[in-house]
Amino acid sequence: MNLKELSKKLGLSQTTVSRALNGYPEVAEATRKKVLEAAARHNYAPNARAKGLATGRSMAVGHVIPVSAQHEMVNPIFADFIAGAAEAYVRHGYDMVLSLVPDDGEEAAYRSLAAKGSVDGIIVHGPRTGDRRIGLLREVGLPFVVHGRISRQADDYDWVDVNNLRAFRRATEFLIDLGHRRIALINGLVAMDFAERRQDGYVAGLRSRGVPVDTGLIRSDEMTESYGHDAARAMLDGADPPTAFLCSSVIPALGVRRAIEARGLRLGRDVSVITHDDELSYFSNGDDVPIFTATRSSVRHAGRLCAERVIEMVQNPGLPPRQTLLEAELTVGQSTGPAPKR
Amino acid sequence: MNLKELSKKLGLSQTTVSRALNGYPEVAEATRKKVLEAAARHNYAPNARAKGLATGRSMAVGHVIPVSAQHEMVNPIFADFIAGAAEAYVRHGYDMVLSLVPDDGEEAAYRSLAAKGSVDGIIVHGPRTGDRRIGLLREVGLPFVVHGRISRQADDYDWVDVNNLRAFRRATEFLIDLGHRRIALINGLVAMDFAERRQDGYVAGLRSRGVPVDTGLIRSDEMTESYGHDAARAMLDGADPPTAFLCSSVIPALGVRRAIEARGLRLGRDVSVITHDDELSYFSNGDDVPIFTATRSSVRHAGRLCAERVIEMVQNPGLPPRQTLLEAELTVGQSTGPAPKR
DNA sequence: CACCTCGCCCAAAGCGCTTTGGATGGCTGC
DNA sequence: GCAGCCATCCAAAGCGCTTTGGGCGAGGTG
Repeated sequence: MNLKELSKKLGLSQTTVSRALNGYPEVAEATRKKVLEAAARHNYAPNARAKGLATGRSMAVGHVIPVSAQHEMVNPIFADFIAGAAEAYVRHGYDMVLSLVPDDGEEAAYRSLAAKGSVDGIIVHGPRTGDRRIGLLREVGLPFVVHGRISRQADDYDWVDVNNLRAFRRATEFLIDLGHRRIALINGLVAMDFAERRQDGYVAGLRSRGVPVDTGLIRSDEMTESYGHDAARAMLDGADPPTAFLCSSVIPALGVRRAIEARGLRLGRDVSVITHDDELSYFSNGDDVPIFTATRSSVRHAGRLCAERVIEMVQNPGLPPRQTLLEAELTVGQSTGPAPKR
Repeated sequence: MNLKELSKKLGLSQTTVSRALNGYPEVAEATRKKVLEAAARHNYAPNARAKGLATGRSMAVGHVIPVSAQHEMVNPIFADFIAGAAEAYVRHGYDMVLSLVPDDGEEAAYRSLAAKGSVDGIIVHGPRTGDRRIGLLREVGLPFVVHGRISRQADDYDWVDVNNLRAFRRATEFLIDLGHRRIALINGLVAMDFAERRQDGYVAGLRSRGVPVDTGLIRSDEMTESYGHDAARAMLDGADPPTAFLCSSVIPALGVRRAIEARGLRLGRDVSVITHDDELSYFSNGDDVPIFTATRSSVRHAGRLCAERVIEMVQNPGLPPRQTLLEAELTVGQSTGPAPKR
């Protein structure tokens, strides 16, 4: 069923039917009603490609997820992010198209995405330090918003980010104020911008309280459970082990906890742990009382914000860039306590 | 840059340029070379909407993920599945469009997907027992393949599934052969088809060795870490606790391990655990020697198979349905051992 | 030399929609 | 009674591509 057939069946012109369906005022209410009814009955829906061709809009936004050839992993965070974004898309009638692009083929991927016109806007995932995508995207001229941001670059593009620096600084200071001096940082991949900011926050926290930075207590890697475990175990086995851990995600935090408990230590008493908590649906941090003390910020909410923003941008071209900085809550759970005396 | 401009610049007709780009034989090689060069130089790519309108193909496949209103979670499994699927898509030049649809709006979602013509085929996720989507999809006439399948329905559609029944039966028998008699099943949501099959396998395993089924040892829920923990703890605290656990995913298995270790029991000696392992990239089950004994089957591989199959179907309409049943490997790790004497 | 074939290229129709630029006719106002 | 005015509706152009149905000249054939 297409417009032509539907309008013939109704004895109306394509123009009128199209206008009736799209809510234009120059069609009588009685006619519109008849049209809508007929459309529903024959479950007619305008062909998206044809509509897009005529309007110059594709009603879709692209999510580009970089996957590196070495460790081609898709972060589970992504599942929750798109869940949030999807809410915004369904509300505005947009589709979501996903491209996983190897990080060596990025330039080509973005250019072709723009040239093919299959999306009206883009959400950029996983910005890395020194990421060159901003310039590229501006050049191709598609509206885009970055989830996260890129340090040491002009801030003249749209992004939605958590205040990673402040969150990790506060968490660090919180631990120091509990008497901890040996605090380990179990961070994400250094190449990721958020990881850099978190480390900066961690260092700033130590500095502000006059605690020396020990680079032996800093780890960076893909944030898996086993990474958390292995890193924590190695440190706990070492000389002068940490009494507290600061983790970049709940997933490695689970591993850290495992390493702690495997040594017969008790979480929150012998060793403290603070983790950043993206409120992943499959890794809820306790129901009433949080298990981990955490810097909390919903990645699903960030997804919703990014999607809404990009839709706003395609609908009103030429909007000045806007940055959204989300503050993480520091919620106290059962995983932190005063540093053990010795 | 569009076809018209490009062809004018080349002094050729649109026809010739189009044919050159699409590899048709009736264009001289010298001409084709010139065209390709010019296209690359001006980074021209044919507009996807226009191309789709002309060819009747959208070069995209849709992934429909049901989210229930109650617990609107997106399973991390999904992240790995699409990573696999994406490989197939990029190889064949297809896009991937995602729709998260609330399970009450499914019918409308599928119908509109088909009517709008925004995808050439569909991959169905998360089939549930008694799922009515098969009939619906057949009615709307889009090629589709199901990741998983639907019990008690004619098997005349395409699916890719793991042999859940056999995997869980083998795992159960393996545990029984180690002397375990009290074996708990930490399953996914009962409504999910895979969960039903796994439970059937578990029951069949018990039956085959003459071990009575104790429904008090069976749990079903969304497969989170805390669910695994809470379920295991409750059982371990009960009278006549299990000596072994069979888990539907690595994530709750982590929770089960935590509950075990929290009680001061040792994994693989005091309590055994077997888990199904989808080989999630963020939850690798050990590097050389697996941590958990597991029934292993890569969900990423399943994603690749589903995507390849659906592409095959859109390219050759009218193919007879094909079912792919993947066998899970039973790999022995450090989490299982003989049942403790008492 | 006339005729065909074949390799190469082109003009134009058509995919299903939106939108511009009228046409038509019933009402209003004087 | 008639010009003017809305309220409704319509025909046709156009979005950027593919594809049908030729056209044209060079080389081969008898």
